[in-house]
Amino acid sequence: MSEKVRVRFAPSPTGPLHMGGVRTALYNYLFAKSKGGDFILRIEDTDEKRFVPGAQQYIIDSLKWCGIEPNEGASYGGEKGPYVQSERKDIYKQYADQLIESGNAYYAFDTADDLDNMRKQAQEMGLANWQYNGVTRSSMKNSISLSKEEVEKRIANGDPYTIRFKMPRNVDVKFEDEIRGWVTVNTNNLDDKVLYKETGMPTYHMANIIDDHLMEISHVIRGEEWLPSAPLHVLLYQAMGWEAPKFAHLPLILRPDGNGKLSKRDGDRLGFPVFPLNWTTAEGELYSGYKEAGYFNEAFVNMLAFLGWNPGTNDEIFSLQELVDSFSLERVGKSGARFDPDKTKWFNQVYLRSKSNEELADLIQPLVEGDFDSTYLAGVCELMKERASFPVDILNDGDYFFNEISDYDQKTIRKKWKEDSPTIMNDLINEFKALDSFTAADIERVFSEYLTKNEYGFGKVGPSFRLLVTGKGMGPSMFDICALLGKDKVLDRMVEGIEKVEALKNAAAE
RNA sequence: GGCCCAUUCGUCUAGUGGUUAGGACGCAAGGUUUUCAUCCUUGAAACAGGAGUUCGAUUCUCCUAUGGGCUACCA
Repeated sequence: MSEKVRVRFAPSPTGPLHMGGVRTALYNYLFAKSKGGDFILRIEDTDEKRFVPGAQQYIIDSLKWCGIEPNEGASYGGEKGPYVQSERKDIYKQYADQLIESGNAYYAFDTADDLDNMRKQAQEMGLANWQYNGVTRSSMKNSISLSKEEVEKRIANGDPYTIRFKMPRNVDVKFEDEIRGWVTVNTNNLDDKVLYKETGMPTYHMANIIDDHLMEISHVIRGEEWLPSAPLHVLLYQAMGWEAPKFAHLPLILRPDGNGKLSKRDGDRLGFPVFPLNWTTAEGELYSGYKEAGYFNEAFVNMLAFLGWNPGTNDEIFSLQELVDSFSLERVGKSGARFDPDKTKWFNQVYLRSKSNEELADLIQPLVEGDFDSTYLAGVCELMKERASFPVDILNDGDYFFNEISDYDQKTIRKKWKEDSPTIMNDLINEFKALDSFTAADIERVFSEYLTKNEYGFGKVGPSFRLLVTGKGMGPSMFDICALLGKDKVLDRMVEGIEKVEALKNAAAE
């Protein structure tokens, strides 16, 4: 059967989608596109308690920012919809009933408190985790232990119940994971999972396999946290008499420090975003996003793709389309990948440099206060982009292009501003004043001639010159900076700067 | 605790039954640069441990250790 590749990304709207989720979506998308298949977005909101308003839109916006456009799905429509599970509630019940009829599932009347007590008791007795399974279910209240009349009475009575899967005893469930190979689990280690909740909502396991079947999903690509429940899903497909899709369980993204998988709380604590976009909780707490932190979407996607996958070559810079062209599940790694903020920053730097001055100028335009034309901004970007990782670095490191000098670098004053510096700077001012044309070449020529004439080294004059014009001890070529700033501004700053720096020098001496 | 998955430089990773175990980030040194950054060159840095299979194992098998995940009427 040459069935069409159809994959889905199925997040639950319990909050903002974090980068691990984005990567899962990305791998699904890359796989689908590389196979000429479809990528479907399904919203799994079967947990009504954890539902967070706005989360679905956040997920859609995040994927969009990454360049991931579903072929079908929530907010996108399609023939296999609806794509939001709460809107499919009516679909699930009949399948649960079907499972009961075929003897693969049963009604359970035990309350959540009953179960809590069982678990607590087992723990107090020092036993292993208590499980609802083939050993214990006969001593619980369900349609297996209770008489048929009692069960019917309870249901007619409107007693709340759940529907549980009747896990068979001592069966080795085998399935082939596209990434890990054969995985075998004995059903004695599995419990009778709840398929259908008291509330009339299916659980993940139930809704998941029904939807994947109905939506004709060919490959289930999801995080490794789902590996332990994959055998249950395999059994469920069998019980339904459906062919199971292929499975691929992705390695997890781990925290850069300490232990465990990357979690929502890690980001702002460790100084990097965990989310694609900013997210503000109902309580007003802000989780920062890559977009707002100044990352390019291409860099974010590129970095994410390489967290657990590689093309097998030494190339690392890939556009989304290039990723599609070279992606394959076989090259996805098996082990968890520790997230590296430094490398992420490096990716951004690479993408920033690849932008034209004009593109960068457009990006920083909204961040600049004051009126600067785009040619000027492009000129600033030309000088600053080699030393920036983020667009905002251009503004911060090159603030002297936009503001008058308010601070003068203390270290440069201390080490380079000497007794004769004011005299030398005044000489330079006079030399510049005589210039009709104020290009970088002109400035450099005059500057060099002045040095030669007085037998000064560059180190004696240059740093002080830079200090007066930019307030800093380092930066791009002074001649380029001056040419961009213009003659008037440079001369003003030098004249003013001599006094201010002298004052600072004297103040420091006391 | 039980079950499942994993294990190559600090990190992301390539790789093979016989390799000087390769690349990238980061780090260090040198060069270029008035300075900083860029750029160039160089360097330090890894096959978790133990058995076995084999003429030979980083590569195959087993055990141990370590890490991770799951163990909810959450996904």
